[in-house]
Amino acid sequence: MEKGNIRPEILRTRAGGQWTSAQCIQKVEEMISRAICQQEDLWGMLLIHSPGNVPFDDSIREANGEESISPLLLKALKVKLENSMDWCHLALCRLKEIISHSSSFPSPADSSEITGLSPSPSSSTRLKVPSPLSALRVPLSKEPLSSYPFTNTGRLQNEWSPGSFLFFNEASQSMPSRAQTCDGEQLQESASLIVPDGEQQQGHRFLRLPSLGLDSDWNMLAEAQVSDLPASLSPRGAPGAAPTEAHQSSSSCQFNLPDASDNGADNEDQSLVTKLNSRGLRPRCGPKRDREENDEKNATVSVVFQELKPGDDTKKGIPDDGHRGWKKYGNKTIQNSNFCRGYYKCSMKDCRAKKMVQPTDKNPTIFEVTYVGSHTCSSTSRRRHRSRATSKTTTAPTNLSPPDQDTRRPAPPLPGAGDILVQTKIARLLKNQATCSTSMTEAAETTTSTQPKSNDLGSAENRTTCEDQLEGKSWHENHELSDVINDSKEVAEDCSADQENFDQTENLYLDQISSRDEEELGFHSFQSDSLLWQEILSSSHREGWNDHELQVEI
DNA sequence: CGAATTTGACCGGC
DNA sequence: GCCGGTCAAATTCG
Repeated sequence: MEKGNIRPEILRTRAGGQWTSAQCIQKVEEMISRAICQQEDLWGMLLIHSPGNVPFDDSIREANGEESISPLLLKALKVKLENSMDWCHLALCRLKEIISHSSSFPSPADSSEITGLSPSPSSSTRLKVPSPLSALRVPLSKEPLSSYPFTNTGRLQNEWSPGSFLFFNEASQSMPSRAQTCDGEQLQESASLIVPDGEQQQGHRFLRLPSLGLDSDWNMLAEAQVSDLPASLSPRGAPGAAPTEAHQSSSSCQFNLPDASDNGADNEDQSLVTKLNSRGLRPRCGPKRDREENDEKNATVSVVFQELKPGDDTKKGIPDDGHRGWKKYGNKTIQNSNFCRGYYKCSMKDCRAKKMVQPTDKNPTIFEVTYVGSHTCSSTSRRRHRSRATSKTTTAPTNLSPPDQDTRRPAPPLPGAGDILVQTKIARLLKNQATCSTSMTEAAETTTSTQPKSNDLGSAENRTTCEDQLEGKSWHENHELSDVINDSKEVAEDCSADQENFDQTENLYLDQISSRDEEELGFHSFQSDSLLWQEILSSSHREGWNDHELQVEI
């Protein structure tokens, strides 16, 4: 990472605040910390609802009129939450490392005079605190649940109130590792404690999960134009260059993903960057384009992997995502790809939703489908179409989804303006930096034997207010997971030159994953994890959003 | 014959 | 000059 040429400058965001890069970094830190706190909440809720645990055992739940959550889902949630927490810690670690290596960045503690920013728990004091993972995991297998720092409402008790977790400022203290907190055996024990093997899914219930409540923060960050960041951190353009388009919105922001130029294997990252940066996602000049500019510059990009299924229209040769109105308008051979990319747009009048479909090199029956922009055609017409956009779901654990349940979902209302794209990209940026850093701290290096698997950083915001709220949220969540899928693949490619190993990962997914083999599989289980996440959310339950909280119907 | 698809030129970013 | 996204004429399909 470049050092020394960083000039902290006053930035003006669309939100009206003036930010420096250091303030942005501080905000990211704060937000990740808050995300971790929320994850801890979720962790507690998972434990509380785990079958067989005293005092929150089944009888008490039944007495409270509650039903049990599927043990398998609980197990999967637990594993994924662990991974997500790990990724947040990695992101924090990496962010702190960046700061510590950039003398031009004032430390967060020095930048307390931030206009328009809420006080950060880190702004006045920097405390070394025990890893939440340590606090949570060790008691998981060693102590009764009654000693857990959570109430039975899922809220942390006072000593663990949200915001109490502060990140580490010193690199030497930076990485709370899973290895330090709970070894694999303990985790295995924990898992078996929570989820007895062979238990079947039971009933339906609503589980209210707390929102991360980071909407405004993410929006501010996404809209902030940080001209004094080094290239690897800047959301736009050439190294050290200011954003070239002052009107960039959160969703048209361009990204320099870390190490893209240094890592020849990072084709997918680069590809996504190209997509994001390409003129195709930006309006050409001209009256019509001017008129549409506001819409298009807010277009979001989501990538999903879809499998060509026997029921799909074989004449078209692409997976059916449920929307019948796609009109092909182009076809292009893509460099370093064995297959052409097809360009489709919604045939509905004035609807500018687009998608690009390209078979993956490794498996031509798996298509990378890039959705660009949101449907502006009527929701009524779209509602007739059903989506089953996801990948390789047929190999997922069958007991996650009742065989007679209609798992087809409403047509995807593509992500709208100001959506999660930037949030996801920031998470990716942080994650990739954390993953690819060659100068991770010693503490971080101790985690390499227990690689974190996924990151679900940018989640749980209420963004939709229209009639499609519920299904829309599901779609957003799905697309977020799609990004995680991409992240997983990219990280796997970034961090391993072993192509054979990567192939094994794909094959592994085809056979579905054994989550407890993840530690041996390292980064390659990222993809499997993410796909399992998607599977869980797409086929085993329905989720919706209400009052900034996620409702999961299992 | 109209709709859908294909194809190559064109364009702008890099 | 390369690359990828878009346009629109040409072609194919039903």
